[in-house]
Amino acid sequence: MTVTVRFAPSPTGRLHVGNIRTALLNWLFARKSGGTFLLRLDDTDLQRSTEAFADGIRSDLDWLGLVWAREERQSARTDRYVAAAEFLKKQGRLYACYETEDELDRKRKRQLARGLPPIYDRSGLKLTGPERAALEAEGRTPHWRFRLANSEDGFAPLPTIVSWNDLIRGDQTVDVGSLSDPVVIRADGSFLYTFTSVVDDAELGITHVIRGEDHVTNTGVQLQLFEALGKEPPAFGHHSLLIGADGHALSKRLGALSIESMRAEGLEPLAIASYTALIGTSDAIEAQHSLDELARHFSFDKISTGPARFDPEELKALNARVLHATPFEQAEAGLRRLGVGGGAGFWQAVRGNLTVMSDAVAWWQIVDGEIDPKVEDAALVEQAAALLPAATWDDTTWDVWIAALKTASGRKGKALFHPLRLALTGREDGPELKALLPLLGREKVLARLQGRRA
RNA sequence: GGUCCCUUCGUCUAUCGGUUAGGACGCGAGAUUUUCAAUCUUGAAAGACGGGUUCGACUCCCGUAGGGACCGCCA
Repeated sequence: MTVTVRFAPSPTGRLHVGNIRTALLNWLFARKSGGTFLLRLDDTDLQRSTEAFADGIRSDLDWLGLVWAREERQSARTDRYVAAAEFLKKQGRLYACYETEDELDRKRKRQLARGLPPIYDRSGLKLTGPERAALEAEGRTPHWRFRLANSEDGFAPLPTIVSWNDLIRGDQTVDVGSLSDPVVIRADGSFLYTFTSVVDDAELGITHVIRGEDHVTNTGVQLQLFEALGKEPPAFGHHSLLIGADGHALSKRLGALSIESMRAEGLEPLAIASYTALIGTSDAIEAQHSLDELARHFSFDKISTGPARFDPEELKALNARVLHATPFEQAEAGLRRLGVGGGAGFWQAVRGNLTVMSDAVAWWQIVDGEIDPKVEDAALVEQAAALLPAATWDDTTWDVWIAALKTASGRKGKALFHPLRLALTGREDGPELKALLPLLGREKVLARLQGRRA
């Protein structure tokens, strides 16, 4: 059996860290097992789905390097859903209901107020032919529910356990006796996710459904749908959801955590992928060289069942470590986009001091552009200027020069280097001066030591 | 009101009844016989609480507390 997985976002917004974790887990599993990763746009909610969001999702996945073998869209598969629905109607598993959304809402509130679970009372199922005709004569169009197999008389629900062996959480059970029959067809004739997802998973040959734990109850219902449809269900794996650095739910502020905004912040795709794939697992959160390397580490039993904490600060730290280990060939394109030159020598010198790639711009400005030197110790820099070697510069120049300056000034350690760093770079921190010196060149160094803008 | 899941260093986690409770990030220290950073080495740091089962519990059971999720004509 070839592994086939799908990532099924609905194009009602851009991708965020939570989404991307699901996408990644699917992609990594497919990659590791030599399987296929599909992108399925779940756009059954026509009110909220847009083409712009679909484009955004593709662009986010693409940027992260999560290539998909094929794209499917639910809006293009309506005939399949109609056929499956007809089949279920013939089996007597779908029944028409005539309540309005308002009526259902009031019903739920009433149940809750009385301390009862907000479960649909199956009024639609109890309707007689004449009653239905009367309702339709009133101008009502029905929506359709899937009758859960959870009772003996067909009406009163009994505790009914549906179970499966979850890829991530082990044995799982859902009591479908305490659930409402799900609406699968809206009054306007469009289909709902619970249903379309099952039809698609069956027909597209999905072997493993990896999704967030917000779907575990759905899985109980959907397992019954697979059965009613006469289809073999895929294996299911539900990962925990992300919580914020403060330990509370993330869902309220996902906007700030969109891939789009993280990209704008200058974070590396590999850092985002490594972080979201590694938090909540027993693997160390460390810089990965590629998605393939991440895939080699992938294993369902490393994923923990408790909620994982997403800390933007930790992501940033990982981003820095990813950069520190990035070879020039991989950084080159990004540097060019930022207008940073200097080649491999420059990259080698500064990469250890970057948190995000764009930090290189400031260093390039210091090396290539003009800065105002900061004179902390006039006497020392004057001496340094006087002792500056004349001839051609190479990587021994620094040692020769500093040895001479050390002897002449009697300075060492911080008293020696701090004033030099300030004069040469205008900053208190930065890469090794020895590496920076040849990049600066004699002229610039001399000018800055003399306190001139250069 | 109901159902499900989770709780070990600050953080992510290992441990599948007997361990000096291990690793990673972060933090501290040292080294790089010359600053900050990077890098390397090293150190400190943990079983939510209360019961029970057991010769023995982080591990199993019950309860409490805290956290997460679901109960939609959203996905």
